[in-house]
Amino acid sequence: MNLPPLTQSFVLHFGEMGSRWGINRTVGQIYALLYVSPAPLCAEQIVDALGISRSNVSMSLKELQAWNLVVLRHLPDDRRDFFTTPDDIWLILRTLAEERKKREVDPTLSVLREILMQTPSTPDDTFAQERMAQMHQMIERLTTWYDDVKKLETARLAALLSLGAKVTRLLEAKDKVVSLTRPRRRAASAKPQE
Amino acid sequence: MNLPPLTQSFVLHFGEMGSRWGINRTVGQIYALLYVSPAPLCAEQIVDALGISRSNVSMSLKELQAWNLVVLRHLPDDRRDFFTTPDDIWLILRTLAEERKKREVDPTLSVLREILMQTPSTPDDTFAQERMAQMHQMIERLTTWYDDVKKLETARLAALLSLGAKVTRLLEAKDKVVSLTRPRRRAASAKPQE
DNA sequence: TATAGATTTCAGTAATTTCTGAAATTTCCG
DNA sequence: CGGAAATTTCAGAAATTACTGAAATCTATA
Repeated sequence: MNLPPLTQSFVLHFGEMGSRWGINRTVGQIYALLYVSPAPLCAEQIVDALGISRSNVSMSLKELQAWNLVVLRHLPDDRRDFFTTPDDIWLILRTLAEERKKREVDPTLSVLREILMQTPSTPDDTFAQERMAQMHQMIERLTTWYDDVKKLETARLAALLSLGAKVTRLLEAKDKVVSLTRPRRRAASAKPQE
Repeated sequence: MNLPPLTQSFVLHFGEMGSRWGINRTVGQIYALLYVSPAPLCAEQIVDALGISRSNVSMSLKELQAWNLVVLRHLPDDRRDFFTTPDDIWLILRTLAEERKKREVDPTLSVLREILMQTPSTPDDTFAQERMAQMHQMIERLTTWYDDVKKLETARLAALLSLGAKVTRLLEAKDKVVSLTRPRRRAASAKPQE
């Protein structure tokens, strides 16, 4: 591996983290390399930079394409494939979220749906099905929220992020407005009095 | 493996998903089993239910404890260890988020911080460092938001979730109020002119 | 402190995943 | 078409990870 020092640290780190992120070392390293490279790279350049086999690069690039984490580029009068990552880091985040959801959440959601349609045949399965229903409900809530949020343009998303928990203040404010507009019995929460 | 049908499907699914979730098959199966069991289980019961070795159960329970995903219980006049998952699914979600952040995000954040403190020695490293700064900034934003949100009580968190993208309406409303209260020059975005 | 039950450790084996080199395929151009 | 460059495929080797059985350790109590 022959890379400038900071780049090398970054690439090696991504390689090490790869397994925790559900990709392997090579895929992690290639992604890191493409992410910090000032220009798109072709397979042979990746081979030289990382010191791995050509076939490994080919397979790993396929993997990265399956994740939509990499974009294919062509230079004029050159029929080799060149690869980069998107410039926009927010787009990268969105892609990552989408792909991880697809791989890590959706299959479970669909298994849960299937199981919940069946009729339990033992008391233990009845209890189990109830627990699965709780899990299913939470995942549905999360994915609905996610589907909702991912529609936002980046600027709004960033605004939402930097707002953080302060949103609750808005929520409280809204609660007040609602309770002023349509007064009802006292809320069960906060102060028992007033 | 000898389990009622719905429980078995669930357990097998968690086993299969295990590798995608960064745990192994056994750990996934044990977690699933504990999650849907009406009462805490001891190691021997897990051995019987899943048909795996006692030592594997021991190691996998250790792993689950390291993830804080499992709680240890004791029955009166019985010195065996019994295990369950927390009842509260929201608590489970929080734990999962916390542990994944710890394992999958924090190490990268700290590596990025280290690299960003160094001085690049080549033009390519200069570019790379800029890219890393972008990544660092985004991760910081995300974790700040996360730290903020995780403080909320579950009820508020749920409210926030079900609000989804509708929060933007509140944001827009707030924008208006601000611009009315403290009028300034027009935003630089929209029209290039004026 | 002796002992029986419960749990953990760990070296070796099994299973799985990753990586390579060689061969096959595709693509473009003369 | 023929062939050179680029890419992909894939069987087997290498590396890693998961699992087991046996031995060691821990723990409560008699």
